[in-house]
Amino acid sequence: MINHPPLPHDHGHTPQDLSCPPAQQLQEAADCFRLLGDASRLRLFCLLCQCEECVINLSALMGMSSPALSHHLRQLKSCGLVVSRREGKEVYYRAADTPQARLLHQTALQLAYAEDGT
Amino acid sequence: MINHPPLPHDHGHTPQDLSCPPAQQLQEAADCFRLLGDASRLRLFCLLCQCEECVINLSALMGMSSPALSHHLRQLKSCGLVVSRREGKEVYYRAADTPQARLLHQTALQLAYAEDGT
DNA sequence: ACAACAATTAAACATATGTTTAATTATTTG
DNA sequence: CAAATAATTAAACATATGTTTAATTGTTGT
Repeated sequence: MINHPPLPHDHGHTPQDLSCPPAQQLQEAADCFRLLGDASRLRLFCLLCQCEECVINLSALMGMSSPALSHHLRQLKSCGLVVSRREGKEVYYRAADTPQARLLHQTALQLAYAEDGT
Repeated sequence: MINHPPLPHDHGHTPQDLSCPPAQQLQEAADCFRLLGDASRLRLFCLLCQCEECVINLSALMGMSSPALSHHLRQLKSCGLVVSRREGKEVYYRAADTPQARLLHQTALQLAYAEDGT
């Protein structure tokens, strides 16, 4: 709980304690949201939640160049949303098997399909 | 379900049908994520999920100028995540009472506090 | 009508971001 | 070892974004 300083105006309907995640955790949550805030990357993430694929096939599926895709994959990986493994010449990517990844995937689907998610 | 064209490589472990929300709905979901992809805006949204406040008080709570705040509020409003009402000289903002807003708030808290959200 | 306060808008600016093109690294195969 | 394929990295570019400052609009009270 965060106890905020006195406010310029007192309208009598603001709780003295407003809970808010600490700055660092808030930033990490924001980083996850930001990654999925690009339609291409969100679609990529959704694909990677359903299959494991090499970069060339992902390029074809996404209609996007390999370098562009590599860039997005690295970002998703840096936040722990996807993982990769090399097999011969190819590197396979898939969504990470973590609570965060599952949560964000479900949230994305619920947002897109407008199902009630409460 | 989306039936994708043949891929450059056949590794034998990719489903022929990969479901993905239609472009427009995907874009709307991405827009919501993008809005919460900024730490300041995410914190603002969390505050507005707990109280209704005027811009000056939100400025004080956020440690941010009124114009900067107005800018963020307009974006959150344009996506339907917050609503406003004027009362005299002041305009009060609060989180929208919609499934999307509730879903995103819960997701943000779960991400930040690292609770298992599956 | 005028002054004071609240909020928004507009312009300007620096920074961040997504994509392209070209170059580089890694791995397999002839 | 050289050629071919897969992936990444680097440089360059245009565009988008967050914030500041200054100007404008809206509302209340004298």
